[in-house]
Amino acid sequence: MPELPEVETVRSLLEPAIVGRTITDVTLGDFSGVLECRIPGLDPLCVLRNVEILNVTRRGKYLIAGLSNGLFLIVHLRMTGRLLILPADSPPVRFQHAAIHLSSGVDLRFGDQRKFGRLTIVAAEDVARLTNRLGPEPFDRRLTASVLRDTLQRRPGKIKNALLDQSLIAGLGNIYVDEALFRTRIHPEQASNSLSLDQVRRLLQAIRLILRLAILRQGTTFASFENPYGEAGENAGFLRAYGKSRDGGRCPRCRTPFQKIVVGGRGTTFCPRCQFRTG
DNA sequence: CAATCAACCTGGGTGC
DNA sequence: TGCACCCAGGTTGATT
Repeated sequence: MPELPEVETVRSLLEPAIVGRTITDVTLGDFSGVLECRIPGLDPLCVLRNVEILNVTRRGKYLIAGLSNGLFLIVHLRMTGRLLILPADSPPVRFQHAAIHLSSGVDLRFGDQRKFGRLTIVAAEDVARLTNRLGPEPFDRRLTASVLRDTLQRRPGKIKNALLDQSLIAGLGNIYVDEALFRTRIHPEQASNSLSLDQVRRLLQAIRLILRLAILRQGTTFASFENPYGEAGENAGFLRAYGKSRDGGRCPRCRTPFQKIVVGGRGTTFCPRCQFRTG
């Protein structure tokens, strides 16, 4: 489940391999709908051919490649999408839907078991629209604890749902939200508008620490994530709450068995003793 | 306007 | 061993 650290891992490894290269051609598999073009009347294959990749940035869980024709290629991995760097003559990867052939003789391959991920060609104003729709990056210095608290104050509902809402803060998914709430001992169902400034301060610190460490460890490989060179991330072994409710997993702080509930339609693991509602 | 939920998918796991 | 289910979750869009 690629969240911010996994997408950033992909971005940083992709950057040296594809920036400055020219797309010579694109080959699609059976699921050709994986590549879409938001600009009416333009064929996505023609748009990409003979175009240079100028840069690769990340916004939330989106990868954004700037192209020399003024357009952008936005990639979202959703749950099981993978981007791989391979020699052009290597066989298709599992669940491969697209192969982007580069002038350097390597391919950028996109595979996705569940066909949720997309490669989308958009104009600059669509990138701006996307960026405006998303909340601030967790590492944005302008995102102070008091700014985040104001955001959470205006929002009724549960804190876990607020943290998963990409329009409030961008890049968090189920894994890192459960981890951050566990670390700060906040109950996932606590009303988001009832958090104290001190709680929000600690929550924001925890989010940043957890994300930074996960990036250093090249992401969390829980089920299927791998980086563009097919390597798993190292962060799964450091998770303290997410996924631990199986097999009678216990809280590493107090040994109470973890509890599993559903919040906002997502499986949620928390310690019923350490994590409590306040206010 | 905001919260909720189905839909999109399919491999892997569970229960019978 | 086989089969029928159910679950995982990021985002969109319909509904309440």
